[in-house]
Amino acid sequence: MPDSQFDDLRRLPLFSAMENLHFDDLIRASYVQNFPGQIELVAEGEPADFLHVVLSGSVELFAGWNGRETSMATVRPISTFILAATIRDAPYLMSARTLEKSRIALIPSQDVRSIFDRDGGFARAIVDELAQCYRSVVRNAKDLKLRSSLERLANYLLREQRRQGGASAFELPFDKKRLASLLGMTPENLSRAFKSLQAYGVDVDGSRVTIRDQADIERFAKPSPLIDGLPT
Amino acid sequence: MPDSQFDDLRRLPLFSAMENLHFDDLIRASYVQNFPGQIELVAEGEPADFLHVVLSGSVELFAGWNGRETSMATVRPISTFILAATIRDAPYLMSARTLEKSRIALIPSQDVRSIFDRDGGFARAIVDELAQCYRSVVRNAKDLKLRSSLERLANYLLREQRRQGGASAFELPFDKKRLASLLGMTPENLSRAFKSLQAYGVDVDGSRVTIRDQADIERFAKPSPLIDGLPT
DNA sequence: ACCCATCCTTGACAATAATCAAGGCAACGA
DNA sequence: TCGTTGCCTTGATTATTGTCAAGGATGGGT
Repeated sequence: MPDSQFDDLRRLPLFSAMENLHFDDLIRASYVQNFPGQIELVAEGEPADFLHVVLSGSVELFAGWNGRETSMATVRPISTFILAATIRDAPYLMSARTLEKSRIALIPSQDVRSIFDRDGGFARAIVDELAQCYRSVVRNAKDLKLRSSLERLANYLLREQRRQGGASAFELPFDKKRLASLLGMTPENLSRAFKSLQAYGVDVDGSRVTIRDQADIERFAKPSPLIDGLPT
Repeated sequence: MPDSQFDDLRRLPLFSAMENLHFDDLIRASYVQNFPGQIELVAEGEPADFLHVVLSGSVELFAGWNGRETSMATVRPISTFILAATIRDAPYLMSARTLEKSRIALIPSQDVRSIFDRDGGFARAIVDELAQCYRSVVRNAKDLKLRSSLERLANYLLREQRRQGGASAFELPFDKKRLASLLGMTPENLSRAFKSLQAYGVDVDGSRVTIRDQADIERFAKPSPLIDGLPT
């Protein structure tokens, strides 16, 4: 396989601290592939044969039960997904599909585990990434249990605004049906929630969101670093 | 400190694979303490100075926002909590309080991190534990997003039945107010939910639950290994 | 036995969210 | 231009869940 493809990988925090030899071992059996949008990459319940790394594009993690389906998270470059299943050699708990044309690296789980045992820098990076993932799911659970859907939307908008640089106007990164599912509500309710937020200085036109009154929406949303992450 | 106190620790999967020397290093600055019930051990937002291990009793993890509070999980012997905060040297995302008289080991986070780098067996055990924690929060999030409160209760009862050995009658491990919070509902609603489950062969008398018709409640609850864990 | 506290349950009601059924609107191709 | 399609919105209705207020039941403690 062409080495150049793996340059982005090498620069990932997850791989940057490991020895060259081990990195080479790791990617020997790996490959990078381009996928179109809306392709299911992994299905929940399957054995976790590969650690996946999103190099470009974006991937949605979702889960289903009893005929229902919900969006769990969005994975953006450059980060991994289903690391926990890889480490425990257990079935995936979530399915994954590309949201758009995406470049994905696939690294055999077995190699990840075996090199973990031989490379301290890699081990340290894995545990760091995993701890971060854990904390982000905990935050998500707090968001779900402590806030109403309107509050979740308000805080989501503030997070997204921050993620995109903090300007008062920004674009929603995916369609509203998906956003509704991510926030744990129906598309109909999301529509109404957007309308309710007008009263707090938020305007939506298509996928364009404008925060007319930052202080007002923040007063309503009450964002917390312990749920929404640090302002950094 | 008396070595004998740490025997239980040594046998924990988290510590059993590490070298004696490192284990000794780790517990040198650690201590074990007995707490009465209802004592707050850590508060969310505080720096994670110690990794906590529940040796006996039980601990509730909970979180608050905007005057509300919710129960996130129960930690039973012998396992750790707030491992992720320890690893990332970040503030706790959850508070913890003893549910009953409990024996807790406190291990300085700094030592956990430094020995992680020197002991491969320990590193492997940490990442394993953390991956398990991650998966359990993901399962919890799926439970919350994909199921109604009645379905959550039904599945909780089946999990608890299994955890206690599988007999058709068992005791709820804590009061109903706490259970309601854990399941993301109000105590009033929990009462009504229990009543609704009578139609599916579940009887409750105080904290004693009796499954009259196992097949019936399972047909309603539709437990899944990808949410409720494996039947093992 | 009595009081008292705690915990749980109930009922009436309100708020929140989901469902169902239309409809609007922009983009696209014929 | 016209139809079609997909996506989103709206309104009406129902379902689910939360809130408030009141009332058992239970188990101390005196």
